[in-house]
Amino acid sequence: MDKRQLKVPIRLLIVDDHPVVRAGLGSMLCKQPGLKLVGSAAGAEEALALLAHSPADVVLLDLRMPKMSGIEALPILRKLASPPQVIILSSFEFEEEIYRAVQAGARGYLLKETSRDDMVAAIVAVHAGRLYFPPAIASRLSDRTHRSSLSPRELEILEMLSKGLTNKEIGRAFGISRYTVRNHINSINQKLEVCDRTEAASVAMKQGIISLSD
Amino acid sequence: MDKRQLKVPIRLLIVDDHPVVRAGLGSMLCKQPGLKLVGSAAGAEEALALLAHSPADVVLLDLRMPKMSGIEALPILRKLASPPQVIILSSFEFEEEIYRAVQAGARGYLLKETSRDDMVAAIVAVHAGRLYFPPAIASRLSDRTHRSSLSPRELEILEMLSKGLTNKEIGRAFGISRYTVRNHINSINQKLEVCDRTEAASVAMKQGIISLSD
DNA sequence: GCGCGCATGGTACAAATGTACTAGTAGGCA
DNA sequence: TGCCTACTAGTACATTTGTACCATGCGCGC
Repeated sequence: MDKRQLKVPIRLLIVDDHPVVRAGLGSMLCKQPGLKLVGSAAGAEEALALLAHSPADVVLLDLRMPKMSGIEALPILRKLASPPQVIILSSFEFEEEIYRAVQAGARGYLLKETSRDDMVAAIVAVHAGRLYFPPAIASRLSDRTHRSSLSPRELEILEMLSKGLTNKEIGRAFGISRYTVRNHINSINQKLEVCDRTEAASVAMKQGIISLSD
Repeated sequence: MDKRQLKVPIRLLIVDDHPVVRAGLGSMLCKQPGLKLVGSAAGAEEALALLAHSPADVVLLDLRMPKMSGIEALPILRKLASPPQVIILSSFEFEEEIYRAVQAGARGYLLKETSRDDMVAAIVAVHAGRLYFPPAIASRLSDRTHRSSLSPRELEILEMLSKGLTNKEIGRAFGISRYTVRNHINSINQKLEVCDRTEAASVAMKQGIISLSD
């Protein structure tokens, strides 16, 4: 096993829009025995172009990137002829993002504060077909499952509500009655286990259900 | 001027809790002519210890660190015998954080997606006594000044409100009347230019007035 | 078919929120 | 001294929100 890895190093591709992170990961990983950096890309499009002529076994993929996000890129990567294993790379941990990434087929999740040894461990684990999630993340994911997720309608309404719209205004925006809006909000509050719309908005932002930018 | 810089390189210290970022900045900057990396630290305490025996001209300081944050470390750095110029390093831009950092005496602000050339430019500018802020940040700061900031009481109340507490409950928590709480919330809404408590909570989180963690 | 979740619309009522005022105290500043 | 802001407390009233119900229709899975 060890000998195989020395002979055939794991081919790595780094995808992150921050030059600092690319340089950092590059210098941390390129000298590691058993690993071979085949390239680094600043965006998903560039990554796909690179993969076309120099395939990789494991892709370290930033979630938050301009243009195409990591979440959008994931399904495309997995449809390639020889799909690489994907490890998500993120500096912050919004529950919702992690959840979506796992749903989309990510095999591991690394925070940017991870040490080199843990990174190497994650890469090796994922390449071997195992999953790799830090304990903190893993426990959050299991927390999450017991709380039923919001329906599409509820999500729309949650977003409007966080912008300060009243039930009546939200109803008008969607062409439904304010009574219906109120019913939806009640069910949102129950699902999120909060006691009013204000707390619902803030919990939603903390968990990344509502985007912070906009 | 250029000759001086070649003779006496700018001494740099990097302070960031993420190994990736330290490695990245180190490899991006250590080979630059005119710059000399005197060390890198994972936390504010370590940085102070390092500075004691190897002084730096410019410190690249991460804002978000465990234990002592960049904001807390800034005033200490500025009280040193030969205070270094401080450039804040941050991956995300919460208005409130930037504002506090500037108040605390930061001379520049770099996002982690900055290119090497811009980083070098920032370091040189700050070492020469100038300020360096990316245009996006600078415009946000000036936006902010026209909006009067919240009073301590208003901040406390904003925080409680975002947790779903009612005016009555908030009043009980602070030992004041629910009428007073309502008055404070009205003035919060006016200052933040929002129309109700729910929107107030969400813009407060977006701007970093309320912390996301907790 | 039956149950279930989702979306819809409704009534009735209690509680909370927001608006428009007034008004006192305390501290900072010109 | 006078002015301003923060903090306090109140009244009166309209609006909004939340709770506790009920009911319909649709689609999906068993």
